[in-house]
Amino acid sequence: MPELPEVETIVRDLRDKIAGQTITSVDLIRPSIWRSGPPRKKSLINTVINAVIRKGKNILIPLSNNFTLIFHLKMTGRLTVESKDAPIPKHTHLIFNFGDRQLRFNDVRRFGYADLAPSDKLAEIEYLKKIGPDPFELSRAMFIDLIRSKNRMIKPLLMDQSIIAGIGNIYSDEALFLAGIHPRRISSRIKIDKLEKLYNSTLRVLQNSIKSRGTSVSDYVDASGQKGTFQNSLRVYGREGEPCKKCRRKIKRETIGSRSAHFCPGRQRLN
DNA sequence: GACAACCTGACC
DNA sequence: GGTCAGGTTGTC
Repeated sequence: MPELPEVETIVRDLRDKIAGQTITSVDLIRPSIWRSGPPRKKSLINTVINAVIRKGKNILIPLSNNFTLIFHLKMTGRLTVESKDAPIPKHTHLIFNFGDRQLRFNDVRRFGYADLAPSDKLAEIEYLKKIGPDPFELSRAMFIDLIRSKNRMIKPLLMDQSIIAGIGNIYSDEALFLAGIHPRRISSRIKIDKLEKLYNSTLRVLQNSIKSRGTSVSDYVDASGQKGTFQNSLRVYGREGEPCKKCRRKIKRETIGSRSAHFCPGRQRLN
């Protein structure tokens, strides 16, 4: 489900809603959702939410007891804050109570996970260690160097979380469209001026999506359970067969790196 | 690189 | 019945 803009929206929501609050009790409904096994309730109850941080698509929540809660939502995970009286939907795996409100972790497909680790040991966690920098943390020159130094198809490269974090299937398609780059182009052979465009379009599409509170194509909702609106601004993702908004040619969909890639055959050429 | 695996549900 | 899905990981 969520890529950088959706995770960022949820993180900002959670800062508003639960930062500074104390966990009063927890329901470990589905223990197997914990990546490293379920923690003792003792290590969660009566701790204060110190902060809510995004690292790539991971959500980190440092607690006052020097442990950090970690979430990855994968495709269909949701983190919402609701009244304890609101009906509990199917596939809710985890509930943290804060008095009369609760943080709920829900995930139909169960690809997502929760984890708990000592805050001073986060640097040793393999799946966090290999997360690269956010696009926002990269200068234009760093971004271009990073891409030209690899010899890979540009779309899968953009989605590689160890190179640049946060970009997934939707925003790689959208950024490549805006830059006029075919998703199969080999990164090292793309002209500098195209990569400058790609840098700008990547930042722009992510920022615009954050302003729209993310893209809801099926499951994604923010921490209040509301859909985003950036699906209304997509230029290519999910628009196979529809006319390109710039040249009216039909948007194509092809499988690239085992993911479906959407692009305009007129504006994004291989040669 | 391609593909299967992890799961459920929507859609054809 | 088969295909597809905002992700990641591990196997050829």
